[in-house]
Amino acid sequence: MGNRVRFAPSPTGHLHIGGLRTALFNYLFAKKYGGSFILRIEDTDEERSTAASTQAIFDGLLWAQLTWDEGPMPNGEVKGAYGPYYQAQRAQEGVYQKFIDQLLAEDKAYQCYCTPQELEAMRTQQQANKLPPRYDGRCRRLTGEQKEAFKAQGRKPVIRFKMPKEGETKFTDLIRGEVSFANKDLYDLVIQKASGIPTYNFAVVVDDHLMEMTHVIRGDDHISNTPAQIQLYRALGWAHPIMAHLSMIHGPDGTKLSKRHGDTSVIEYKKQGYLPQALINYLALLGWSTPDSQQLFAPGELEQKFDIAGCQKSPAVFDPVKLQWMNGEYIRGLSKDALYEAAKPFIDEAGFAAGADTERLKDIVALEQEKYKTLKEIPDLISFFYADVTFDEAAVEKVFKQPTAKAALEAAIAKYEALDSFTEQPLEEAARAAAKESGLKAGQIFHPARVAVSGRTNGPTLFKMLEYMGKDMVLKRMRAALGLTV
RNA sequence: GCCCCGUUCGUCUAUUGGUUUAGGACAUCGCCCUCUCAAGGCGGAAAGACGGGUUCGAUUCCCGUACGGGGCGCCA
Repeated sequence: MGNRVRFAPSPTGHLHIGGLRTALFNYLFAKKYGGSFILRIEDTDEERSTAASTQAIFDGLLWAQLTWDEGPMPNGEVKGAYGPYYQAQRAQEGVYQKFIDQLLAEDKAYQCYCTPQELEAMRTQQQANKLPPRYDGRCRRLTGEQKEAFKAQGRKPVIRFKMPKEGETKFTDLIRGEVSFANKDLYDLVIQKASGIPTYNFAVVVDDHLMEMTHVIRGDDHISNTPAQIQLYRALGWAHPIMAHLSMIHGPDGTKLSKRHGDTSVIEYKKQGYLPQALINYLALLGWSTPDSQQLFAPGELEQKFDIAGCQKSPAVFDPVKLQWMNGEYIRGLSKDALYEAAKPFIDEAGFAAGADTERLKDIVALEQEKYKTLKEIPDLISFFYADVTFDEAAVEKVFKQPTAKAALEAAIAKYEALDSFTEQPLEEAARAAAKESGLKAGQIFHPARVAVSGRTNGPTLFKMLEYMGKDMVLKRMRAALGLTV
């Protein structure tokens, strides 16, 4: 029987980088040991859960190619025998109710009639007295009459779990080792809201047990929930899964990565021109490493080399610059066709290459392959092959204002007019010959030629660029540029 | 305030008591290559928070301090 791990996001916003990394580590753990990776949607927050967010989770995971073995599918179907995989649906089907009833019957839980206002007042009071803000258990011993009185007022109770007050709760975390909490610091947490919907802490426990999870791998922002959850497992008579708490991802200021640090939405990285393989590779290295500190992983290699023992206890700062470098590495590794496919949406969006010859476009895109850091920058770097030349002022100033520029262009034009084979090598030979005959250095011809046809000083290798542009366009642009020289 | 956790180059990290002049990667600086920009090659600068122990020997083990983070909801 293989391991069973899950990614259990709440659909209350976009899928963010931190969530994707948690999903990734679970996915890798499952793949490494031949287990199952399960997706469960924790939509017990009736206020904030949305279908659009669920869709965003699907989109993000699918884009990143983290496919799940069990869980809800985007087309509405369900994969796996432990469903449903939406907690709201499970609640509706009464999955949690019987365990609530069980705890109530065993006197391990009780009704609490406190209103949100009363609880708020209590917390304020406690904080004023420099006490930790925690529910004080006042409803533990409500008499029958008191309950009736509350009901008569129309109050709906929540169900609270009777947390042990003495001793301590310990567990062995796969990443952090022994962790222990004093039970006196725990409190009677709500396990069912007045609406009848279970709270997160209760639903996770029930579902992780019912879905037979062997390991719970999640962010360490959950570490302080763990002792309470372990008490719940015990009260229900269940063994808890093995816990592993991943360190958080931080922004440059050292706090948990969030919107104010810039893009945190996974789909935003797609829009910005990142390759999913690059993002995944980068994310894997945030808080995890191999003993030899390997940086780049071939397809399938991460699944093979991942090891929970290589996980870091301390948080990792997200570095967009390194991600860019890595994205560039992956872009460079693409075949000509794959690069074109990846770049296509961005080129289409720019619009200038509509109806262009595909094979020629592929060649043009591949021309500057080693330069791209993101797919998004491709259109701008190749636009002059299709759109009119826009002259960069600094380039005009620097190159065309040279006294030799005009003569250089004239010499190049003369040679190129006579050239039949308009391909890289003859083009270069002709340019060099033009330089020699007019007493110029090769560079004094090359630079004006480059600016004349592209408007920029930076660009692809010159003669390939001329070849792909073709004789007509090159001559037309060179003649036009004559007017810009002194 | 209380609880939990963490602390190696600017950043991600290797190191599990001696093999270490603490290694790699990004970024940075220099050189080379070169028709530009990149890419690539070579090289440089750059780190064990602090204070106590334990030990023949601590980055590595223990304690304390400092700093940082996370949590303390009828949110997840």
